Amino acid sequence: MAGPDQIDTTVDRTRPASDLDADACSIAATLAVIGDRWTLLILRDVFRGVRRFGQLQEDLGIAKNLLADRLAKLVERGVLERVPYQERPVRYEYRLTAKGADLSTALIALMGWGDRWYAKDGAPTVLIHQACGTPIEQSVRCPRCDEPVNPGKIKSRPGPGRSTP
Amino acid sequence: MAGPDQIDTTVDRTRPASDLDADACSIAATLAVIGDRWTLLILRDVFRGVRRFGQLQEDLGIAKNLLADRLAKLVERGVLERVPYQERPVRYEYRLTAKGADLSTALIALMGWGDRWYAKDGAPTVLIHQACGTPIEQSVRCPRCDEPVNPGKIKSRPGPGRSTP
DNA sequence: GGGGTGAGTTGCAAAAAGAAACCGACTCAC
DNA sequence: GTGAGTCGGTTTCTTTTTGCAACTCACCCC
Repeated sequence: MAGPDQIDTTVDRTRPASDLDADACSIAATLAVIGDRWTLLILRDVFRGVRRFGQLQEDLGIAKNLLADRLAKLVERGVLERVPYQERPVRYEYRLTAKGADLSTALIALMGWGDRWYAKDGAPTVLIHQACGTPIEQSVRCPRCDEPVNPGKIKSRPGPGRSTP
Repeated sequence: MAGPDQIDTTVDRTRPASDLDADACSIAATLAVIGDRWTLLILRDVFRGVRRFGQLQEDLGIAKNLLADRLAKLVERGVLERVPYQERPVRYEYRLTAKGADLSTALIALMGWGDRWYAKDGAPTVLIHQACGTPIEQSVRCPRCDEPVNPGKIKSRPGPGRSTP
């Protein structure tokens, strides 16, 4: 029986293993793109304005071969784009595409969790609304009821993209 | 200059490399706990109600030694707890602690990104508000202005937990 | 005693990560 | 136009991590 904190998915426990596949699970699909030891840290830096190879390498302490590899994959997958920021000599920087920028939600969520459970003296970094300086909040809401929904009140069900064999 | 999609952090570009450290960055702190190839998939399954060793192993296709190792670490770090679900023979299952359940925000965000960028025929799974059946929405809002804030309007600044040397 | 199940260990080969040296195009100071 | 320096990577080699298969252990049912 699902406890109060579990997302109740009793609806669909008839399906077997293949739920894992990227096709059938958007979490798996996402992790296939950003789910390794370095990629999210690279993206965090790009969000913060660190966009050049050398800066990233120094800031993260990542091996250069791995950084080169990860950046190439992120470009290939449309999360970053490699654009020249000067000619003579040509130098490139890595920018977020719209798809990359759309990961901010996830980064904010991960940061929030770290803040709540590991920042004993308060958050090391606070995200604020540029216009008014107020710390922002992330929430899960029901648009119909117009109220916040906590994890125990969420149910999942198969969506239109699910192939039902 | 930060483009419209970048979170502007020009405030604090004076600091050097060590921002990476888990102490100084809550994203790094979070990734230190859940940032490997399998952990988030394990947690996704636990959220969905898959809680036993054998079920997890079959559903994910993960090697048993890795599953044992990841579960032990998650228990050690207070994300899951191992509770007997029957005596004679004693069998255990893994449940989310409050800390683990609090990761739902992040899982929802990752799922949302996968839905938006990889689910060509629509989301494979839809999360709905249990009470009314409406699909839920996740948003970043400014509590003062009481309006949604998009990534380009977010600024970051050092918080109280930042050690400023 | 024999067979089955759940929840793991152990051992070993293959893949990925990490460190460090190397490379090539270019600039700038002299 | 030569030497030193920078940026953005490759190459090579060593160390960790994975992944797979076989094995164990406690218990249950017959």
